[in-house]
Amino acid sequence: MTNDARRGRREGAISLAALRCFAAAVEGGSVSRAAEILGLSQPTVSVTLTGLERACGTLLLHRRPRLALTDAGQDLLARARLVLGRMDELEETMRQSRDLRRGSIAIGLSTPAHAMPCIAALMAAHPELRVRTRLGNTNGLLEALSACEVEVAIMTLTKPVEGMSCTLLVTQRLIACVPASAPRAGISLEDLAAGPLVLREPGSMTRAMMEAAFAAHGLSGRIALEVGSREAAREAVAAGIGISVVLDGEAWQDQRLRAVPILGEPIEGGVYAVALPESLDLPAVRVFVGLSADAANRAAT
Amino acid sequence: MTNDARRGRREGAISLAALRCFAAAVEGGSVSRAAEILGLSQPTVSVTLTGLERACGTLLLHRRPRLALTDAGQDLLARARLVLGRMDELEETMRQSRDLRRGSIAIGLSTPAHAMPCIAALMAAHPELRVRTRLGNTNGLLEALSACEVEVAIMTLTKPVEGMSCTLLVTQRLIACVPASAPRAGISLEDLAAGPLVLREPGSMTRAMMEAAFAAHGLSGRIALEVGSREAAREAVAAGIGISVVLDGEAWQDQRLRAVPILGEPIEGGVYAVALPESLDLPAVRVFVGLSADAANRAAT
DNA sequence: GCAATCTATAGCATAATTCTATGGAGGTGA
DNA sequence: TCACCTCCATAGAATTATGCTATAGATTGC
Repeated sequence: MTNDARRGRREGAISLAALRCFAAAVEGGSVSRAAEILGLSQPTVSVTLTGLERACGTLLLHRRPRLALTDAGQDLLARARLVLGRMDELEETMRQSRDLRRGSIAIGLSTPAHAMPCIAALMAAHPELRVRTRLGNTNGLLEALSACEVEVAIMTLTKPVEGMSCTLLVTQRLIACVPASAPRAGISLEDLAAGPLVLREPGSMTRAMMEAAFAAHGLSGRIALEVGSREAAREAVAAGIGISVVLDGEAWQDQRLRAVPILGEPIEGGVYAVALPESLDLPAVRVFVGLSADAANRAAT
Repeated sequence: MTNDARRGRREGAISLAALRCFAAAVEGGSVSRAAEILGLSQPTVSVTLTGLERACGTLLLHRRPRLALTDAGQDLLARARLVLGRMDELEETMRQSRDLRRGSIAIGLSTPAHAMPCIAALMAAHPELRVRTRLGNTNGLLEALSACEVEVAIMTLTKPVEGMSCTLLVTQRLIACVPASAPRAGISLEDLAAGPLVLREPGSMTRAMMEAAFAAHGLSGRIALEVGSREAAREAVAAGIGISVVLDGEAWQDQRLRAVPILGEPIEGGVYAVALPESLDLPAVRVFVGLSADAANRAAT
């Protein structure tokens, strides 16, 4: 497009400011009063009204003997009030969204035990915010984040993910989970590798952490049973199928099981609040991450 | 108000342009497409959307992996479409007003015989325009114009009125109106002054013209009967009460009456289209005055 | 008639808008 | 894999819009 074509565009598009001046002039009964109402100077309103009349191609207000609507002005007034009313509603809606008095947030979680206190804090602080959750393993949640299916996720990571905003909440170590009948106080990496092992599917962070630990020590852990959820792993251990591993904070309150430390160098991972960087511009996400960090700190002390 | 207070006003009022960009971006599925739709450059739309998000205090559109509405964006879209829809209606209404496809005009008239062809021309050219008329004498119509009770008036004047837009349509002379039985071919001013005269009320232009003519010749016309309308004058003359005067173009088609010239220097007045100067900014008035001049010219040839 | 009030114009400063040019990120085909 | 294409974001510059102060003309009221 050339500069000339730009200059030649129709002059006098009707602006919201002009409609506000017009409505205020009618309401106040004079241009001066309208300026007062709007917090503008009288000449500003005067010029704006003149411009509005030129844009409309017709006189809208008789100034003499007193302010009086013309026929077109009457038409315009009704419609201007509709536009301005809708606009006010729109701005109020956005204000509510910003203050989390409306709207919703989708939260992904791989470790409900860590995530739920955060979610509880969010819901307590903003009762009118609708919260949806989605359970998944770390890899699945990262995909859901990329696809914008969830706005933020509480998940386990060994280190922050490139291209994502990752806020560390707590650091946790892996522990072994054995049947309550097994009389041991600790278990070595070699014993774990010897199995029988009950582990989660690929994509799970506990699985990845175990395999990395085995590889670092030249071991190759053979997996007796691969399960798709923590619940299945728990039942498998309770049934005596093998030994499983979980994060410290995820230890089950189950009479049939016992948590025992893994001997040697601790296998550590972090629980993170993860989001797309741009998603931090969502007030709900920003607030949720903040509250999550608070909740983690409170739990740590 | 100080300059600082002005500078400090809340930044980021939501503009119509921003809403248009937003709606177009959603509709087009990309920022570039939105720019195309709106006839703007891509960066313009990009920064406008960023500004809208800052004004709303929240992210509205996920840009990756493809354009997707956030929760607040969904809310905003529905309301933005309402605002823009109302705005479109408003602009269409103003367009119709400008083109006289809607609206109304109030026309005053003191001489229906001259005004009706003008009104007929207006109604033929703009069938959707509602026309209201109001009959009155010259003085009454001038007051109605000042009070904005009529937008324009067709009336008789001896000369243009100060502070009013006066467009001369035709020049007419006064003629006498006598019973058909009276066998005269003309009548002198002295004979008229001798009466018996039937004249209109003060405020009527024919009355003022007659009195001015009498005064100019040192005569004092005695009024036998004062009437409030042309119809009353006609019946009075037919009943033999006296002689009346009318403008040339107002001569009655009545078997009982005869129009005869007034001898001597002609007593002339003009038929004018009169309006407040500002009322010429009303398309209906401007068009009506133009059509009236045309109609007068056509009648003259 | 004169003061008071209201509207309109002129001139100027600041803010907003919009462009072109350019950089960087994500996906596609040889 | 690398080049290429598309898309979005940023930077800088020019133009337009907005809003103010100061002031003049008009109208109303005592």
